[in-house]
Amino acid sequence: MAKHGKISDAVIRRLPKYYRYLGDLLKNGVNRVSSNELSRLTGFTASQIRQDLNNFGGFGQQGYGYDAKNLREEIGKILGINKKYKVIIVGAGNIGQAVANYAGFYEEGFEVMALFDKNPKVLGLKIRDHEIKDMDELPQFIQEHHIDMGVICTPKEVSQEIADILTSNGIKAIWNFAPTDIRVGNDVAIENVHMNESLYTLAYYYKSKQETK
Amino acid sequence: MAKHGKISDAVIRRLPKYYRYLGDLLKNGVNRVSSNELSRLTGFTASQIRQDLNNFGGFGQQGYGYDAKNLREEIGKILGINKKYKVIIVGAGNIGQAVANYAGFYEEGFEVMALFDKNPKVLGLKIRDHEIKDMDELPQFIQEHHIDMGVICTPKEVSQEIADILTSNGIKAIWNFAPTDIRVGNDVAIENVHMNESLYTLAYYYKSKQETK
DNA sequence: TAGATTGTTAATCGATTAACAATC
DNA sequence: TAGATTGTTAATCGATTAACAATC
Repeated sequence: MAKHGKISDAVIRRLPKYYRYLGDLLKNGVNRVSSNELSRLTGFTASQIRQDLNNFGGFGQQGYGYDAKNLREEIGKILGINKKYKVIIVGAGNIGQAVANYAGFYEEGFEVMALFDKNPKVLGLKIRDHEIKDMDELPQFIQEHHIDMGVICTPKEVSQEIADILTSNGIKAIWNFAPTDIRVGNDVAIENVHMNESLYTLAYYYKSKQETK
Repeated sequence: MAKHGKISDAVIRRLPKYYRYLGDLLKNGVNRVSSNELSRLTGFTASQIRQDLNNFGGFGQQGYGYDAKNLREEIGKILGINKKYKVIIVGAGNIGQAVANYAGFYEEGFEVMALFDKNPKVLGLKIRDHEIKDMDELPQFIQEHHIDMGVICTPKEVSQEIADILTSNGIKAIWNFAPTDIRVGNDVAIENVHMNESLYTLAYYYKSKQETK
C-alpha cells in the first residue's frame, strides 16, 4: 500500500460515502464494482474515485474493477472504523440522548460508555442501559475507562470548558454538537458539526431556487 | 449590490460562520470589524473573506472595515434567514425531537408547525406545544399550512419515500438526517446531513494523530 | 486473444492567496 | 493629510478531469 503523505480533507470526506454505498451494494449481493458504477451511485466522477482510492494503494484490478467487500474493508481500515472506540457523551439533553440512542453508532464499533450531565433532575436516568452520571465524575471516569472520544452536547456557553476537561484527562477526539468552534491542541482531533450552518445553507439554496423560477 | 452569478458552494458554506462570529462580536459590543479580525476569528484568510463578501457587493469601507451589524444583516439576507419559514418534522424519534426542541432554530425564524410519526405509541404526545400527528395527515397539513421546509428524521429505509410525499405536496426544501442521499428534482433544495460521515472523518483524524506520535 | 477497466500522468479548471491601487 | 483597510486584479496553488498506457 502506497504510504500516504498529506491527503486533502476533501478526499477524506468522500471516503465515508464510498464506504456506505459499498455496504449497500454488498447487502444487495453485488460483489464487484467499477469506478463507473460507483460514480453513478455517489455522483463523483469515475476519474476522481480512482484518484481518491489510489492515494492509499491500488485496490482494484485492471479489466475487472473492485471487489466490493475488500474495498469496503480497506476503506474502513483507512478511516479507522475497524477498531472499537470508547465514547462518552457530555450533556444528556435531546441531542445527547439522540446520539446515545443512535444504533448506527454501535454497529461500527463506537461504544457509548456513559452520559454526563449537571442537571440533578436527569441524574440517574437510564439511556440505553447507561445511567446519566454527574459531571463531577468526568475526570475519574475518563481515566479509569480509557475513554477515546468525547461527544459534546452541552449548551455552547460551556462547550469549550468541557472540551478542556476532556482533553486534559487524555481524550484525543472530540465530536462537538454545540454551535461553536471548539479549539484544541494539535494532538487532538476535533469535528465541529454545526447543524445551524447546514440549515442556513439550505435556506440559501431554497431561496435561490425560488428566485430563478 | 453586484448581482451574483454562480457562487461556489464553498463560499456559501463560509457565510454562516461569518454570520455567527458577527453575532458574537455584536453581543460583546463590537460594532466595527476588519477582514483581518474576522480572519483571526474564523481561521479563513483576510483575503478570502474580502473575496467572499465581494461576490455579493461591497459591504465595507476602505480605511475603516465593516460595520458588524450591517454586515451581519446583509449576510442574513443573502442566506435568506431574514424571513420566516414554516417547518414540519417527519419522524418524531430522538433526532426529530431534538430538532423540535432546538431553540436556535426558532430564533432565526424557522417555525416548527408540527411533527409526524406513524408509531401509534407517540401519536398525540406533545413536543414543545406540538402534538405529534399521524403520517396520514401529512399531505393535507402541508397544503393547508403552506409548509416551506421538511425535516426528515425517519429511518433510512423510508426517507426517500417521505421525501417524495413532501415534494409532491409542494415542499421545496428538505433537511435530511437519515443516513442516505435523498434525490429530489431540480426545483427542490436538499441538505443531507450525514452525521455518520462526520463521525468517520473524526475517526480518521484521530487515527492519523495517534500514528504520528 | 479481445475487451474492459484500472492506475497514473498530463491538462484543465477553479479556488485561494498575494499584491496593490482606490479611497475613506 | 497620513494611515488604514477595502475592493479587485493578477499570480499561485491545488483539486478535478481527461487521456491513455498498463494489464488483468
